[in-house]
Amino acid sequence: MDERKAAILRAVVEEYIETAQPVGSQRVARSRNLGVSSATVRNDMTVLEHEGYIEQPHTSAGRIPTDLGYRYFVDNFTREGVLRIAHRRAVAEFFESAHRALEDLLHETSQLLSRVTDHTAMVVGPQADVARVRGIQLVVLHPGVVLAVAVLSNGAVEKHTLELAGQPDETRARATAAALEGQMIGHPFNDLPEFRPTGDDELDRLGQAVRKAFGEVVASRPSELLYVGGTSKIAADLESFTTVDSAAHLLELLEHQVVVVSLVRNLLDQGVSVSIGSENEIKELRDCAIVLAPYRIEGELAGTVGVLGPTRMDYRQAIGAVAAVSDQLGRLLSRMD
Amino acid sequence: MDERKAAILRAVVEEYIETAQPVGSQRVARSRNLGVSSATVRNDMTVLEHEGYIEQPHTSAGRIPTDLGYRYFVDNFTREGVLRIAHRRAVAEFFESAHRALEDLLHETSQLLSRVTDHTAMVVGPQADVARVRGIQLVVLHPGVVLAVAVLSNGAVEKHTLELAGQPDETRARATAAALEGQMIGHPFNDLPEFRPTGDDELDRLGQAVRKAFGEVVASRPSELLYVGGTSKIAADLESFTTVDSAAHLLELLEHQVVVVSLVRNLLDQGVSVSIGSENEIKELRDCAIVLAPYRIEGELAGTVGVLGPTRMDYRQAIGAVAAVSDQLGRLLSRMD
DNA sequence: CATTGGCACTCGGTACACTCGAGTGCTAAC
DNA sequence: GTTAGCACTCGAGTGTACCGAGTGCCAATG
Repeated sequence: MDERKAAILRAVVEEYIETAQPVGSQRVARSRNLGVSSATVRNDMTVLEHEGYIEQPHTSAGRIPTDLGYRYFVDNFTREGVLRIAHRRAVAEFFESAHRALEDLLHETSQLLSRVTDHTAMVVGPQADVARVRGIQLVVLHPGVVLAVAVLSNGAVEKHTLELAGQPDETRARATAAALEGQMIGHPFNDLPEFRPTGDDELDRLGQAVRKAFGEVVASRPSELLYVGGTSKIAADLESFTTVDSAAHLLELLEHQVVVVSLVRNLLDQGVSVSIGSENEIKELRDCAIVLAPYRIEGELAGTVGVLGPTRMDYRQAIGAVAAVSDQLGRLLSRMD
Repeated sequence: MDERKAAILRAVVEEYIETAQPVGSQRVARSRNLGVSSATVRNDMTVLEHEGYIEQPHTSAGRIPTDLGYRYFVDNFTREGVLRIAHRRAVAEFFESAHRALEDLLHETSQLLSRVTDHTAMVVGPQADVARVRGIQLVVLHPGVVLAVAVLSNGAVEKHTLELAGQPDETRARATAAALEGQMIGHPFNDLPEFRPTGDDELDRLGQAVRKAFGEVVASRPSELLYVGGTSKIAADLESFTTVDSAAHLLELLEHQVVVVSLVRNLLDQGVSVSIGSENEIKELRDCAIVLAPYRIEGELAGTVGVLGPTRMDYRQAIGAVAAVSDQLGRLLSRMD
């Protein structure tokens, strides 16, 4: 790839991102001072088109980037992202004044990221398997109904209601909770040891039931939780989607957490990664680009934050924002942990 | 209001709901057998227009209902809703096999209602003030960081992290929790008594901090939680909105729970209520209709379920679905409570 | 006197012709 | 290799004509 051709490609992408209009050779020749005429630009553009980086929506129109063109742009011209000062400050302030429970924090982080980038944002919570049991409590809600609560090291609380024929009373529940704590505390919640019988039949039955209930919680709940912020931004970007339907399908997709989590999971170990249009396997994302970055808690990969927007998005800003947020979130959670 | 005029109004509303096209006099005269010619229908239509029930989008077009027209239709022709058998069965099955924690249940209920009506659905959770404290636990997560957990009678768990200079140890936390339980158990969570000092200085400080933290939880969190399901349906109904922007604003509105909860709260004591277009004070809802019904737990008003769609929605189906879901949800929660 | 058939009128939607201009590809000259 | 020039393409915008659904009004009707 010629240096001048690269500059032209860059110009096409940047102008198109800014104006949403196909970019012609004149505009490129004038807006950048390449020192060449529009005719030369035209020649290079035909080559770029043959190589698959740009395309014409119609004959006699300007060029727009293809997914491959965006890819080249992202790989070569956005190595480090950018973040407007006002936004950088907003992010810093948010994480300085953050004093919330984990769920609330992640939820609000997704909203922050959405506000800063003007696109939909996603935050995947820390994997539960890092969290260890710190306390267990059994509360008798009604005769025959017991609520089992486990407090985890990351401040999360897991709970499950049990319906039991045996109608255990308050004191027995307390004793069972104590026994469970003795056996479970310090173990990761999603890999609890089996309940070791104590000899007391009724207590053992309750203990085992609770152990089983926790197992069910682990099995039923995806180990990571997804928080999506700023879905309304999809409607605002509507013009960038080919169909109105495609936007509707996208919204639908976001309602089903599972898909998105699986999408986010297979991810490079570090740094910001970008996935553009057809690079996504999921067909609802054909018009979209995703910018993702993992965050680390005390050096360990813990979760992911990301931005979802049209392929025609400001990658520099998005990458900058995602990098900043993932970094700060990791720091904060490391401090809290 | 003439009987025939009412029939014509009804025809206009029903046809318009079905086809989304302005309805002409011929179509009314033919589709219904009123026994009159299109000319007569025309005469009545001009009167209906003067009375404000219908309007012409342009001269020489058919008529479409105004908000007032929908209002008359809802008040007079949809007294009891309707629910397709398949849907009725789906609702029944859902509530029979429901065995989940409260939050999950309400969330899934909103999705159910959205699926059945093909519109966005809202569920407002039971007011927290009914819930009483059943257990309190303090867990030391790290030196200087304590997580206070309160288990409530409705199976909900409230929690708050405390950062304390005093670095209380495990045993002291346990003692404080016991003291708190002694004082708080049985009291409604959002109206806890002040912490009565026990004489032990350090314990009292921790106890008071926890009491204060719980107070903050009550203050910060709206006492009811809102669950919104099927926001993607808004995009599907996009043609019914005047602007694309208006749909975007609507999505944005739904992201801010507070507004919607306040909207849902001031509500008649019982039965399904419908609020149409300009009847809503909130300007984002100018194009929307809302169908709401409260549900009761053991006879007590507890929360609300509702459907949000374009004014051009199938009110009969929506009313039927909302009525069925609110009824069943109330029953289930009464059983669980 | 309510109802109806008839009729002139309105106006959105579609089809068609035309122009304008941005943008292209190609070629010949520098 | 670069550039100026030129013919060509085609989308977008504009003006005209026409069709047809729908209306309002009026005179005729039972």
